[in-house]
Amino acid sequence: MARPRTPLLDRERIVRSALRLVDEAGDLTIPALAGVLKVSPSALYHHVTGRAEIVALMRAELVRSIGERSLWDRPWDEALGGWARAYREAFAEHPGIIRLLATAPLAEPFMHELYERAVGTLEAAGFAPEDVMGMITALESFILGSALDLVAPAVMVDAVDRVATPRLADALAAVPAGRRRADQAFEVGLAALIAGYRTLLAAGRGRGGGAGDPISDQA
Amino acid sequence: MARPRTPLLDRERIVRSALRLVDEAGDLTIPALAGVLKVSPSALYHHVTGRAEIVALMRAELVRSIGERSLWDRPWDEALGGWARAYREAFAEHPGIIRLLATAPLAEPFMHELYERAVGTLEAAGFAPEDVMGMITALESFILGSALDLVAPAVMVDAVDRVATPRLADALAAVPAGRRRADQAFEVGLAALIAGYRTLLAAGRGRGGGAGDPISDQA
DNA sequence: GACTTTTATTGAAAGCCATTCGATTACGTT
DNA sequence: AACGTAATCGAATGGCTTTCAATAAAAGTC
Repeated sequence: MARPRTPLLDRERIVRSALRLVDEAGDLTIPALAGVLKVSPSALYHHVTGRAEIVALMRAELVRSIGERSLWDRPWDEALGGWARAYREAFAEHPGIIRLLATAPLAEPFMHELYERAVGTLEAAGFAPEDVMGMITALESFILGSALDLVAPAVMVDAVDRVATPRLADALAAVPAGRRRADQAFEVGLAALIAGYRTLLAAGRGRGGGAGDPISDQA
Repeated sequence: MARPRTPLLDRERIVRSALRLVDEAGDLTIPALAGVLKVSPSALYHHVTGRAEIVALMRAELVRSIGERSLWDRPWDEALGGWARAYREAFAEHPGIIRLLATAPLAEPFMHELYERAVGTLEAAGFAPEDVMGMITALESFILGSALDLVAPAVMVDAVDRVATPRLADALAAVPAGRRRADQAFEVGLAALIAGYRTLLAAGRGRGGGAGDPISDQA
């Protein structure tokens, strides 16, 4: 009942079980995780500093899997779109994690390698250096928001008052059900964002980039 | 010490204090809230069913303030952009609330009136009815993600390895500090999204809308 | 191979949280 | 004036994270 002949825990087993737990229970608690691992809660603290670190490890695993699926040696718009889809897909595979990460106070060195590649791709494509971080951040905000949307309960069509909000009721009738609803919204937004970036690129090229706001200038 | 001569609590006072507490402490706990209101924690349960409802009330207050600042009788792109800014601005004024809402399991009738106006504006502008909910959802995802970005600690320039990720290091050097960083990313993304929607509109008009993917078709 | 140090576990306990409930007392109505 | 109702409190429950001393096995040392 004290030290086992062969260790029951290590960081990898902890993260794996934590991911599975979050997927199934939609929540991460130390007692539940310990239960899955057939271990007493306090045993975990020998391998991890606490719950926060477990969350951080899960994020690292997520980032790894995003990196694995992203391909950067292709036109910037395809590369960026592929990255965004891989990013969101990784979230979609572990829906429970989204809330966990959205609220975790995110301790540093995080997606640096992925940022590096994104920056390289965008600068090579001709975007103004002072724009690229903003573009990446904006895309990432969209992805994170879309991931949250993925786990948000859809607006129920029949919860909408046909009298007070008739146009909304109509618009909702045209919306697909379930997962496809969120997928469609994501694709619409992603296409729009990238189209907007394309506009930015075209405008920037003609004048050496930087000054003004090429996107709204085209209005 | 039992029933006071004049009531100490009501829903409004509770929400107001909760908002202030979240702004200052960045967190909402019943003991802390009770402390601010100089009341015992259990007293709150006479006016509210629990913490979840307090969060819901805070959200309602937020939605109210967004509606107050949005103007829809103007060109669709201005209206949508104004709405997005008002939305994010409301979050920015109560930064602590963002995490609370991002994770709250969102019980129904929510932004219906605002959706109604957005749908009306977009359909009047000529967007295909089957697209508008996706557009609104995508924009909202972007806004929510940007709100989270607002409270995310910035990537520290000096935490970046100049050797491993040189382009990232350069790109970060061009990024403004503090709040302006998030603001700039938000404006970049918002402008791009709306420009993308504009493209969608132009393409849809020419062919009666619906089929294909006008945004990527222009590539 | 015996002895010591290190390592992986347990169980109990502290401290925080949200929530419930019975007791207390004031208010409002009849 | 009496009764039912309303607003508060205090104590208690059960959940969570985290800490720590005790234990026993493994690993290292001579």
